[in-house]
Amino acid sequence: MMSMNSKQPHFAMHPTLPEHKYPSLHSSSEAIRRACLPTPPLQSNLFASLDETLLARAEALAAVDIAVSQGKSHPFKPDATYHTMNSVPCTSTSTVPLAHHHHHHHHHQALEPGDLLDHISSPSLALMAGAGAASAAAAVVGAAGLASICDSDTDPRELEAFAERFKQRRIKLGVTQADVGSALANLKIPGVGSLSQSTICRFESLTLSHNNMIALKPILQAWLEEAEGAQREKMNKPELFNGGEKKRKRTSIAAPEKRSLEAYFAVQPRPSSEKIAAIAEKLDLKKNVVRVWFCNQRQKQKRMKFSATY
DNA sequence: ATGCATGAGAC
DNA sequence: TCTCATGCATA
Repeated sequence: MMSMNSKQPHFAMHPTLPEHKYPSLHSSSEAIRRACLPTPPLQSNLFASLDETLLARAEALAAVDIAVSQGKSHPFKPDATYHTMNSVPCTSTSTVPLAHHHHHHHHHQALEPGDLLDHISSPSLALMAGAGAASAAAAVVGAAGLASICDSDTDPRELEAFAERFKQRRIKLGVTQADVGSALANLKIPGVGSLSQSTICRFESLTLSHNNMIALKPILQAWLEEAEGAQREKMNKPELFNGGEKKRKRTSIAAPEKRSLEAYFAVQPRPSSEKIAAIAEKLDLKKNVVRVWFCNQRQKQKRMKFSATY
C-alpha cells in the first residue's frame, strides 16, 4: 500500500492491444549482440577486495572490451542447467509450470548434475552420477519415472523447430502473440492461465530457458491445435477495470553505466551484497537496481539461444 | 522485441 | 539471497 504495487487480479488480464507487426527480419540483431558476449578477460580473484582501483579497472576493461570489437571468442557456457530436470515421461505433459501467483510453482532450479553437454544419451545415469548416494532413493524413484524418458521432448532442436512452426501457424491464423497469451486461459487446462505477449514472443524466439520452453511447448501446442481446429473463433474481450493502480515505472540505465556493469559482470557475475552496494554507489544507482541487473544478466546467459551447446 | 521488475520457492 | 518464470512498460 505504499511500496510495491502488488496487485495482480486473480486472473482476467487483458491483452495489451494487439500489434500486428512481425518484424521477423531484424529480430536477431539484439541476439547477435548477446551472442558475442563477455569474454571474461581476467578471471583472477582481483575482485577479492573491491576498491576503487578495481572498480576503475573494470570500467576500463569495459571500454577496452567494446573498443576491441565484440567479436572475439565466443560465449562461454557457464552451466548447462537443464536436460532431464523433471524427467517426465514423454507422453505426459510435463509438470504444468504456470500458475503465476501462488500455488504450485513446483519447479526447482537446482539441477545441475554437472554436465557440459546439452543432452546426453543417458540422462538418468548423469543424474545419478551427479546426485550421489544421498539421493539414491530419489534416483530410484526417478529411474522408475523416467522409464520412458523421451529425449525428443527436451531436444533443443525439436523445440526450435516447434517454435518456428508455431509462429508461422499462429500468424496464419491471424492471431497476435498477445491474443495467444490470453486465449490460453480459454483452454481451461488446470493450472494454466493466460500468458503475456512477452512470454509468447520469447517462446517463439527461443529467448526462454530450456526448461521453460519445454514446459510451455505442450500448452502452446494444445492451443494451436485448438485454434486451427476451430478456425472461426476469436479471442476474449476482457474488461479492463482499473481504478487507481500504481503504474510500474521502468528504470532506464544509461549506456555508460550499463557498460560498467557489463565490465563488472565479466569479472564477477555474482557480486556479493557488499560489492553490489559499492558498484551501486559508484554508478549512482540504487542498490536494488544493480542487484536486479545482475540477476537478469545471469538469466540471459541461460537462455536457449545462446546457452545451448549444439 | 527486450529491459527492468516481482514474487514464489529453493538453499 | 539466488534462481526462475513471467510480466509491465517501453524502445
